[in-house]
Amino acid sequence: MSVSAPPIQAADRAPGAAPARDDVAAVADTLVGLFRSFGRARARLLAAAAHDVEWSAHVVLKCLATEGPMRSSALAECIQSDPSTVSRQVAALVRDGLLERRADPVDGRASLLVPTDKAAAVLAEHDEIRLQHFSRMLHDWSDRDLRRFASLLQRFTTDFDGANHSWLEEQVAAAPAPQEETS
Amino acid sequence: MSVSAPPIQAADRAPGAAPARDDVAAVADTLVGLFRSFGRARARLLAAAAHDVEWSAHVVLKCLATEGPMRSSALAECIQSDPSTVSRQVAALVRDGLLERRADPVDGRASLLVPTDKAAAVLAEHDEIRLQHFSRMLHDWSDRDLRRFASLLQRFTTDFDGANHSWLEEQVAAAPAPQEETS
DNA sequence: ACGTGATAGTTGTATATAACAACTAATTGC
DNA sequence: GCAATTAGTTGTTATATACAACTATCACGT
Repeated sequence: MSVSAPPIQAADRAPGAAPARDDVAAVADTLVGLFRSFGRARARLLAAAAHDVEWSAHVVLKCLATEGPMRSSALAECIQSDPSTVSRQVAALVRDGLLERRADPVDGRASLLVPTDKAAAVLAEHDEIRLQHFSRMLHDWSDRDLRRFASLLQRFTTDFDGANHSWLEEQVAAAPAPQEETS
Repeated sequence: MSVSAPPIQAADRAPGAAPARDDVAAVADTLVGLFRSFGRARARLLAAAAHDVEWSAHVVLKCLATEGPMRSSALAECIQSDPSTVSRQVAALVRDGLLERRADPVDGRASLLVPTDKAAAVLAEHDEIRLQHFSRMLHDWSDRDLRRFASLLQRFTTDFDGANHSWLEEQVAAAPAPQEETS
């Protein structure tokens, strides 16, 4: 095992200086804790007030609202989920009148998913509720800290996603091409 | 519905000034995105290298390692999970030789849960892997930004937990005492 | 214009996680 | 020592998700 500290350096760090290992660890630890809290709070954050739309549905609707109508496969990619998962979520949302399937005129297999007005209303309500929760949570933050945090968090999220993508690609690359019979 | 902005103000904000609603929204949105990414990465972050110990097991072991041996009920409270859930997790960990049940001398019903050496090793490995992931992710952050982010994230997590606790208490308080028959 | 192969989406099945409720066993109080 | 309490476990259920098998449609080449 024995893994030594990686030899990477930020631009403003003297070569050889400690790469702030403690801070990295702090971020990692804190994030794990936050993740768990968030998981527990997740349902409450939404379900409490708008119990007819679940968390995962929110993600779907948000994506469609932001990116506009798209087909199921595109949606799956957008929310980085399996087509089968998305299919079921969409089915539920259609059943509940939050999504409409509109046949794609140029492809009989596909259909475009269009949020209904009800969906927009539900989303708006969710967003408002969430904003209130967060406002309360952050009420004693200074504007400066809050802005800083928002920006750093955004940056971190980007890096996090990026790292995950690279990781996935490495895995794919490392997978030694599932050899079939060469006969 | 129509919810107006809450009348809360931070100390350094002029009364009446906008409470940085955009920044709050940015934090909320980003965090939701990060949460989803984290969820997807979670398994990979651990399972890739140490596939014999799952995420939830990690949480259990971490708690016991940090707080010392405790009984199942205390553990459940520590990781804010249901006793039944914990019971199963513990059973699995005992089966896999990561935990030992040590009979509580003063209470035959309870047993103290003690991590084994193997558990410590696994935890250390996890931590190291995670640290490496995060180091790679954050390799081009300046020390200053990283430190700032670590500290803001910690503060945020604290506030987040706090808000959740208050919320829970409110709910309990609001629950109108499940009236039994007064006969 | 028809058949073969690719593609869009659905459904079947399986896993991880976790909660509520019902139960068992051991303890404490009287 | 029996009743009420408490510690923990097991039964059942629900969400979220993925892989694999399947169906329906399209697109291309002859």
